[in-house]
Amino acid sequence: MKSSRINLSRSTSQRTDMCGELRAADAGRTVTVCGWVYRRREHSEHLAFVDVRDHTGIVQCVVDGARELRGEYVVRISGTVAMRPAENVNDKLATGDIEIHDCAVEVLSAAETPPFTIDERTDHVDENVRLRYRYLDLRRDRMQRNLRIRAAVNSAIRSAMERQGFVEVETPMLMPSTPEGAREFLVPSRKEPGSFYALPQSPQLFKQLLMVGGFDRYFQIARCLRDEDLRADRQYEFMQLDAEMSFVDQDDVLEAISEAVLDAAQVTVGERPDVIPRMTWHDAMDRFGVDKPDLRFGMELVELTPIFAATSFKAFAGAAAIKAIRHAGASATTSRNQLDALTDRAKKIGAKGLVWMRVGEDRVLDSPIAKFLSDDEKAAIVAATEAETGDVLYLVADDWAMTCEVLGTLRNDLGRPPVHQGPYRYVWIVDFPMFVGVDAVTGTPKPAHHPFTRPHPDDIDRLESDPMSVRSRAYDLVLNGWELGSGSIRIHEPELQQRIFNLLGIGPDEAMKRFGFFLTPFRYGAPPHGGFAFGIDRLVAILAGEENIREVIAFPKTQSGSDPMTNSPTPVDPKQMAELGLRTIPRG
RNA sequence: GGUCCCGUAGUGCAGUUUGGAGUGCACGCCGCCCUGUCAAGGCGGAGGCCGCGGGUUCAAAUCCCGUCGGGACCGCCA
Repeated sequence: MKSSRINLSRSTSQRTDMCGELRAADAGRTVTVCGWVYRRREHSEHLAFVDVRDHTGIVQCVVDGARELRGEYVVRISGTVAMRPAENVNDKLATGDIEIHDCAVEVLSAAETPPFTIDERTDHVDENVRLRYRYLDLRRDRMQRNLRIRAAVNSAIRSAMERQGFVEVETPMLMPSTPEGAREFLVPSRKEPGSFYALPQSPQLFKQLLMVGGFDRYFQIARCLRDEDLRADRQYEFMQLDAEMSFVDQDDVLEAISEAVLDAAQVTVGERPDVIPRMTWHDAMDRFGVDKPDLRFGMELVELTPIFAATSFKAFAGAAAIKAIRHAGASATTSRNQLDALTDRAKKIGAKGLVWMRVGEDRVLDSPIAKFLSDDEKAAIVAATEAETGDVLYLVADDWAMTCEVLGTLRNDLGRPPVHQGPYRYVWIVDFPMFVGVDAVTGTPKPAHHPFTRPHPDDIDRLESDPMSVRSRAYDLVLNGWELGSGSIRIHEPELQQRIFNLLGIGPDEAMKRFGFFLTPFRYGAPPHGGFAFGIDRLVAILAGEENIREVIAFPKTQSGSDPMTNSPTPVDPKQMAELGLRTIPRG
């Protein structure tokens, strides 16, 4: 991240040097620096130290009288670089060997007292205040650093994609509304009152049409918008690396995207694994209970089902899946109240119950249900979970999906470090199921990804006979338990596409009505293709060591979708509304 | 749509459990002193609708109800 010395043009600025770049080698030079007054240390009428800051750092200026200077004044200071006396060298400062003497100070801009100091060491500021004065917050080290990391990530991604032969194409921000998926932001049409554009949730449709259009390898660092509730990892608008490739299989896509992600990691955190490992969706669920496993810690789900094949304990008898997680050494620190709370949490998710077991001396299991289990069963639990004295075990017996989900949630609750803490553990999750659950109204299967996702070639024959067992060519990229993004190999044959639509209860006529502008092009020769999109904000946040993407976005929205600085959203002039043929109705 | 946490000086907090005068801390700010500091130091000072509205009470920052703002999460995000 260390930038090389910046070239300053004398023709556009009188500035000769950046504050943070002056060194002992510059001693004796007459220099002019520009920046903000960071701190003043006034010793008398005739001696004051003024630290001047620009984005490269700070430099100490020795000034004869600084009474008229205040914090955050913008100044231009000319003087002579001088070595500091040995006893006054400041090791904490990159420029600490030198200072500027004989300073001529010019105030370029006065400043009101800022609501918080720019020095992050002294002021911890509420985020709402930071956002209201974001332009001041941006002066601080954290945002300077994070936005520069972000720029480095964008640059690395763009280079990696171009190096691999991808062509950058911009797709429209104004597009037709497609009611599937996330809620859209709508833009009213002035020329056709009552009609609306939608802002893109993703360039999905257009990028596939670029494949039909023969572009072969497309990418875009694309702004996407979704009108869904905000979170630490979700904003209304966010940036994605969006890519699509023709005449490729899944391996090609995964490798191309891995290049971009790992290059970005290399230039920011200097850590670049050779390859991102893969895990099937089924393995992820079976071992970690989630489809975005955090591989930084163990606590894997342990299979116990066979142990209870002939159990007399009614709650376990006949359960399709019995699994456990082991919370090592937690017995002494886990209160009965906490155990009860975890049981409530399990029930909230949908489990019938949660069984906890404290592992006592000689690995004797202490549990409300211990008396219902045989000695063999108890011994088998200890052996399978590798339980040690002082551990707590949590067991769930339910159908496979519920057992996995509950224990996966508890595993994250109990063991997961904050997302931004290293190491960086990437994993591709592959072989997602084609469908997940059935629509409550129509009874048809619901697509797990989107309806243009290609079924797994080995499963395609079972589409009609056993759709819920069909895997897809969909894949996710996961880093430290955060979903960075997802993609798939697409369906390029109209016939196969209609087979999928039929399963979803969408007949040919309805398909044309809803997706016509997208389906028609595929009749004119669509290449086999697939692609991916991943969230740059999330990647940057993790690489920058942040747990909230607002910290890597220059001007983010709050959780309620507002901007404390600009006060958006705002009502608009009634004339504007009338021109668009709009009027508001009171909320009932 | 839901659950939980927070809101007190410019900023960050304590005070709220158990009601008793806006009670306090740190930083910042203003003034004075100070010729080697570097998150300078010393002395002095200013600064408060305790988010807002209602209620209970002799009395509310404190208890109750509502509301607004911020945050975490669930739902949602094909």
